[in-house]
Amino acid sequence: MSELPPRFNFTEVEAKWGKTWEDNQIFHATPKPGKKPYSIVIPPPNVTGILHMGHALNNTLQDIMIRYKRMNGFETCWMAGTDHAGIATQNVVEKQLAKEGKTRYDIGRDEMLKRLWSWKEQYGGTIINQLKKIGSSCDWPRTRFTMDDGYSDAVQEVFIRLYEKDLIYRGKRIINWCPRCQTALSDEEAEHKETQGNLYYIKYPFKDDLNKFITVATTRPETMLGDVAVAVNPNDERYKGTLDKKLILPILNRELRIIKDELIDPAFGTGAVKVTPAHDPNDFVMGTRHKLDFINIMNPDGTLNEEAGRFAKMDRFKARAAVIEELKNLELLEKIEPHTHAVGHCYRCNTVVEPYLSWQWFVKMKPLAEPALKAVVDGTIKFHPDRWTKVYTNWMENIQDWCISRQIWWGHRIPIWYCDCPKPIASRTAPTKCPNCGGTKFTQDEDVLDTWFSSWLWPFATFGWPKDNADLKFFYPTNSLFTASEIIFFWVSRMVMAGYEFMGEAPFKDVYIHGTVRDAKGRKMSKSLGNALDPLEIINEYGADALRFSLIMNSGQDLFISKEKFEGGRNFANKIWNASRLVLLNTKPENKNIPQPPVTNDLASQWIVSEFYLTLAKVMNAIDDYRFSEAENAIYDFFWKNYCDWYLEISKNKFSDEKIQQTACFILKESLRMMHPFMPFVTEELWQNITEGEKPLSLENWPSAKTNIKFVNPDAVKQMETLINLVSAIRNVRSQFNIKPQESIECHFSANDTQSKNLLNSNAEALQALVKIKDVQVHDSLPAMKDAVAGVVDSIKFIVPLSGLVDLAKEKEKMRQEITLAEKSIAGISQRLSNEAFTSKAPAEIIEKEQATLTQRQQRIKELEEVLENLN
RNA sequence: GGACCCGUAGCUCAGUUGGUUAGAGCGCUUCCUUGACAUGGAAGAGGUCACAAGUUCAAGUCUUGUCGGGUCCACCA
Repeated sequence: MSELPPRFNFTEVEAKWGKTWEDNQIFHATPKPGKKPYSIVIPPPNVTGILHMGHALNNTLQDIMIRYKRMNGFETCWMAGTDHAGIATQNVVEKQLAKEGKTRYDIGRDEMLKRLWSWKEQYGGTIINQLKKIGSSCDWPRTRFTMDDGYSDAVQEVFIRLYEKDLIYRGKRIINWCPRCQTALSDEEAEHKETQGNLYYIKYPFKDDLNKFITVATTRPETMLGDVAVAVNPNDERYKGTLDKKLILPILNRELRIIKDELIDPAFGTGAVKVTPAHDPNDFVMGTRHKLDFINIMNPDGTLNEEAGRFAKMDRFKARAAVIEELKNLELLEKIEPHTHAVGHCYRCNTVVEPYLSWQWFVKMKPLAEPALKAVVDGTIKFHPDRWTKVYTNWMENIQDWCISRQIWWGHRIPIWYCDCPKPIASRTAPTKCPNCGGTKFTQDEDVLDTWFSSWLWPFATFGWPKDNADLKFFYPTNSLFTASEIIFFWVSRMVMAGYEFMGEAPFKDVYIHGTVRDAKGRKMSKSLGNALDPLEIINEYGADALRFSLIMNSGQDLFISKEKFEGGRNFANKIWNASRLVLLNTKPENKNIPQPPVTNDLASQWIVSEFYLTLAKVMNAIDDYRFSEAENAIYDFFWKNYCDWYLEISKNKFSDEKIQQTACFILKESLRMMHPFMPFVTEELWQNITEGEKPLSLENWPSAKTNIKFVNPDAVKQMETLINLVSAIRNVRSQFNIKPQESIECHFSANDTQSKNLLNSNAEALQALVKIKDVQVHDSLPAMKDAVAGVVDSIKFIVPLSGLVDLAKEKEKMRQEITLAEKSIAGISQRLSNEAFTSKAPAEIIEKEQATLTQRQQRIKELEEVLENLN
């Protein structure tokens, strides 16, 4: 019946199945009593996101797992959704506004929010649609957004609960400030990058003697305008006796104290440090400790304010140059040294962040971290690969309070209300009357919450928490989390904390951390570098199955990807397609859907069935252990090498045998099941062609390794191996002597044992077909020949007469070389076996193995020598 | 300054608890368009497992050090 074209038309097939699966909602999961749940939450991509290779890899991995579990009978829920990405989204819409020459302040908060929502409605589905293209079998009807009504309730609830537990507080502290986004950032959101800067040495004159100085070193000279002191280490001899003196701050001529503080490292710079309590975290600590003034010299946009005197309104970097210029004029700049140091950059816009003193909201993390740390230490939650455990625990052990307030508008507004009294009110709705002062006029806090303050609730808020409901009960906790190492701190660790705090248990059991996708040169793929491969382009050119397959095939630690790598996946998909064509063309309808492998004497059939189940077991072990590329390799080898190159090659001439039809089709179908999680589209299409559409393969069962292990026939595996080696050996002869493929050759065999003889006789047809020999002549001993090449495979000898072609001496020499090699090996083994230390210490099975090898080698030499005698 | 990872064939990587003569894909060489597939088939070349020392009967695999590459964390101004 099959009219399959010779090329797998992935574009058509993917469109068809993508739509069919979705229209029928076949991946939608609901609580089902008696069924085991298996759930995964997607790392919600930014709503502003465009699919990149990292997403493609991340989603492929999750999809393999979820399809595998689905086929294994679990009620699988893969939660999909997007993250409102506060700063990123606001930036996008602000850019639109800028085109109209406006800022968000021009249009006001309400109007800005309207614009943000309409942007979201219009473009927010982009990434979700792209995820569908790669075949992600998410529970799409459940798709969530972190600013959905229900989800927002969860965020508010969490804030209020933590506030009431005193785990959220407001404080005036130094935080990371992005002058471009004009908001506070958490420590994690400030990316430290090695930056080439300078260390400026500035002379601060003594008040009582303006010709004497203390020299301080700084990387940010403009901050001197906010200096209130100079600090030295209490044990630093150089500055003994200066402590009761005063210094004069150059330019502004402010009087400065000299303080001593343990924080100062005498070995760095000059050992004297300018103290700017409002613009440096260390200085802030000292400022508090020594009761210094906190002089803020900067506006939120990074320009200097009136505290900076005549530098006011100047951008911070221009001010830096101007201050240096001025100091030069005053002859107070001692020197400038090049200095590399780590400078914080905004993770959204890459602007250099400023340590900035301001009122912000913080979460006390230590109490939350405790159970989250314990869970990983005691193995309740496992990282794969294991080495990430340490990264996680190290962060947890040194956890700092989390700055959660953002001075932007897109996000969950902080549910805090202020009246006239000092204690604000945390409330789910606008309060009407203050319980303390009786006030009735309230204003809500202007800030919104960090986006991660909503993402950390993802594993349970998506299922409807805080409402108690059946979905949550059934699907929480989820099973595994698949993500990149970059967001271990942002997301993974915080989800664990939230899980314990609000659900009382871990949100997942396994955390699989996959590699970073890099280009062929090892650079991270990024838009700005221009080295990014677009997954959608790859899908168009090679197909989604190819994209998936090649990504997994290439995933070791990090992935080094270039476009050509996807050819491998495409070729494999095409191979599956064409093997199926061959089988379908030759299989009668009644032989297509038999439930188990037929009983047959055909060696190759017994062998391929055995190999299938051995592969299946290997694949399952690998998936269960998150070793996806290993699973895929096993599949690839089995299908291409064993099934196509050997089984189908042997069987294609024997399709008149119904048992061959049945076996070939049976193994094809079982392979399609096994391959489906990896390459869902091509397998689904072929499955439908074979079964004629009873049920989508996506909902079929995965073949059972356990109940089918009985079909593995070790003897057949061994015999087939001999046959394969024999064929290869004879082909080698053909190739060496340049015998044309069309030309049949003469070949004689001999064997001492009946099993080998049987093997030859019963597979004569296969031998003839695979190596083009005239007929299979089996003798008791090999006929002696002059012009011939001979060889031994296991216990089968063969000789190919090749009149006029053979250099006998050379042939003999080759065989002697092999004998020498075997002799060397024997010598090594004998030495080991006669070594008392070895025989007494090595385990019995190793000794047995060595002995077996020894006998095998001896046998081989004997046989090679025998064959050598035939060549004369 | 701390922590982690990597160094195996020309390239990208496997190599599970130490155990024969170390594997795959791509690339390369030679041959082959016989109706599943040239996005294919067959045969082949190519590695003193970065280096050094140590542990062991036995090291690509374990330990230490050196060199080279990468990543993360950290308030040295």
